Order: sequence, then C-alpha cells, then structure tokens
Amino acid sequence: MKVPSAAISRLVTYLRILEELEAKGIHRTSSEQLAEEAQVTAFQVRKDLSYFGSYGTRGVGYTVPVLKRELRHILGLNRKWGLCIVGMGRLGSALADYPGFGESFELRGFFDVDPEKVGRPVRGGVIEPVDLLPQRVPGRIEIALLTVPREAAQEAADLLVAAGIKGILNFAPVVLEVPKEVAVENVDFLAGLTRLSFAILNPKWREEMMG
Amino acid sequence: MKVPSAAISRLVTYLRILEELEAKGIHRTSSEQLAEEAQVTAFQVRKDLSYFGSYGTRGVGYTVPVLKRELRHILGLNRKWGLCIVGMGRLGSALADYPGFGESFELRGFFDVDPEKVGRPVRGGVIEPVDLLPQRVPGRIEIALLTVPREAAQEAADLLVAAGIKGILNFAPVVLEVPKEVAVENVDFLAGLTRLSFAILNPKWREEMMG
DNA sequence: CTGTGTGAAGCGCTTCACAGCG
DNA sequence: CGCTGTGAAGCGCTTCACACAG
Repeated sequence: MKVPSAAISRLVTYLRILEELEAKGIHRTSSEQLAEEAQVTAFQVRKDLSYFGSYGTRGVGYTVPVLKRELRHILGLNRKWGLCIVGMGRLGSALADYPGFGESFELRGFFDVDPEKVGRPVRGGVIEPVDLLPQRVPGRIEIALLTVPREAAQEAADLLVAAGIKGILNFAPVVLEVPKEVAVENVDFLAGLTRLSFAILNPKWREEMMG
Repeated sequence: MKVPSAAISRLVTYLRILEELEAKGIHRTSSEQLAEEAQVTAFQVRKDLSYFGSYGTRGVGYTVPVLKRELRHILGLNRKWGLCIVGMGRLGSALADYPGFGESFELRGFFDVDPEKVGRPVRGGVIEPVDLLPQRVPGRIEIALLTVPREAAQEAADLLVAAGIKGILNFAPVVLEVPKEVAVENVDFLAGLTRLSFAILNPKWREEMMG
C-alpha cells in the first residue's frame, strides 16, 4: 500500500493531540474528536491510521495511550535521535537554547567554520570546527540543523552527506542538492513568510486561489 | 482557472533563483534552467507560470528582470508588509535580530505579556504589552510571527485576529483556530523535524513511503 | 446500534505531448 | 527551428459510503 507523505505529517499532529488528551486525563477518543482538534475530517484520520494498521475498536474508538504508543512507533519516535547544529550564528545559537526538542531528539554537536566561535561553550556542549564532522557524526548524529548563510549551505550539506548524515533541516533559502537517500526539509523563514500567500498575494489572483 | 497552492511556493523559489541569476549578471533564462535550479521539471515551471500569464518569448526564453518583476508583482512582494513578533522569548528575540526579512517585510512591533520584558529595547523598537495590539496593528501590521508557548498560542491568536491581522506565522506546536480570512502557516520546529520522516520513520514502513 | 476500517469514486496536482508564436 | 504556453491524460491524495466488528 502506498502511503501519502502528507499523511505522515498529520500523524505527528495526531500524536501531539493524544499527548494533550492524556495530560487532561482523557483515556478514550474517536476519529471524530481527533479530527476536530487537528482540523481535518474524521474520514481523513481513519484513512491515515489505516495505512499503518488497525489501532481502534469498532463501535468504541481509540484508547489514548495505545494509539499514542503506536504512533510513536510508526514515526520512529520510540528511540533517541542525535542532532547537530551547523552554523552557530544567531539562529543556530537560538536553536541551541531551544528547550523543546522533546525526549526523542538530543543535541549532540555544534559546528562552525569561524575559528573565533570554535571553543565557545553553548548549552549542552562546545562549538567545534566543521572539520570534525566526519568523526562526530557516524553512529551518534543522524540529523543536522543547517543554519549557515545561504552561500555556505550547499558546501556544508556536502560535508554532512560525506559524514553520513541521514537528514537535514535546512534553514537556508536554497534548494540543496543531496543524494536521494538523505532527507531534506526546508524550513526557511522567508519561504514560510511567503507561503502566507493568501495574506499577501496580489488581490488580482487571490480569489482564484481561494476558489 | 484554479491555481494549486503548491504552485505559489514554487514561485517563491523561482523568484529567488532569478535574483541569483541577476546577481551573476545573467539576463536571459529558460524553463529548463529554472527547473534545474529549483529541482522540478521544466513542464512544472511553465505550467506554474501559465496560471498567472505569459511572461516569456517562444523560441527564446525568459528575460530575467522581466520575470523577476512579474513574480514580485504576483506574490505581492512589490510593496512593504508590516510584521510584528508576539512572544519575546528566545525564539522571538532571535527573530527580532534576524537580518534576512528582505525589503518587502519590516518588523514594526514586538509584544509580550510579561511586564518584566515590556519596555526592553530590541533591534528596531521596544517591547510593548500585548494589550496595545488593537492600537498598533490596524493599517501598520499585516503579519504576526507567533512565538509564544504552546498553551498561550490560541489566546494570542485570538487577540491578533481581533486586532485585524491578515496572516500568522505560527511557531507553536498547535493547530490554531482562526477565521478563514486569516492565513496561518505552521512553522513549528518539531513538526519540521518530524517531517524528516524519511530519515526517522520506522523502517517497517519506510520503503512503502519511498515507492 | 456505534464507530472503525476500507474499497471505490471524486478531485486536484503533476506530467505530458504538441500546438503556437517568435 | 526553438522554447513557450496549454489542453488533456495520468496519477495520487482526499472524500465518501458502507461493510464489519464489538
């Protein structure tokens, strides 16, 4: 069966909702309730889950902790993943301070080319030169947060790929070229801003979009 | 004609590529070249553009400055948009320092509920209490960067909507409820991280995704 | 009788082949 | 003759209706 990749990102949302329900002490839920919280249809929720298995009880619904565990399993969040930050400028430093990576992700490396920055302590470690990537990545770090300037992004990505990285969260406004085994997700702020097209798009075309 | 919203985000990429070409002194380009840089097909490039008009010359290609101007026009980037940051924690402060908003976006407001933070100067202004949103937004601020904790996000969004905001870049891991006229784009880090599903997804399902 | 799980229909985005214009 | 612009085909995601299990 072919799984739509959009379904995966919705799974993440469902998982978050389940965690909120659990925190509220709610033990049982339904596709209807999950749908409302996630702002999708109940059909969509059930279909998304059905790609991976049957986790509910007909006539009853879903047990919150059970579905939560299954989703964590599916999403690969039942283990710890190592992260590193490449580029310790403003954004990289802010991310190093970010407390919200959760229990499935751990910052394990901080890299920069600038000798001025190398050696500086950051929360959870010390900034190291990018030359050390090949020693630091294998077996320890799976995902990189790439927060270097646009011009340096492709070169840094090449280093990461050579070091054996599995995925890159790219904050730079470029389309990176990497082997297809390496996953890249673009999270550029400006791209995000302009994805707010409904708000800023030339009015001449706005209604055609909305239609 | 109905415009796929995915086409819009690609337009942003094409625009960035055109700016790079212009910086390199290249005056003429083709759907082929744009496609290669954007990592899509030339068919896709031409179709995306065709939703909005005809900007090239058959048998020749596209003139870089012309297409650039047209794309800026379509995307509504030929004017200045006012931004504000709501929630001046680590992420909000990092964004306030972010130099890359370009000429179409200008930070015009910084808000927080914490009286400790109110009054503190930041690059380009001073932190104000959220109560002032209704006075500050109308006619000056169209888009908000929402960087408050998850629990506070919906309430802050309600304030912004009441103040007349047009779009919200939501950095909190929640699905916001807003009127449909207000555009919301979710840019939560963890959502981004887990969108790297190809890298972390349970191997049991990975190949079904890739297929 | 209730709410899940799913094959099939519907629909929108992408791909394509080629018409059209310079 | 070259490259754009586009109607139509192809394909994948979403929606739906209903069978089915509890």
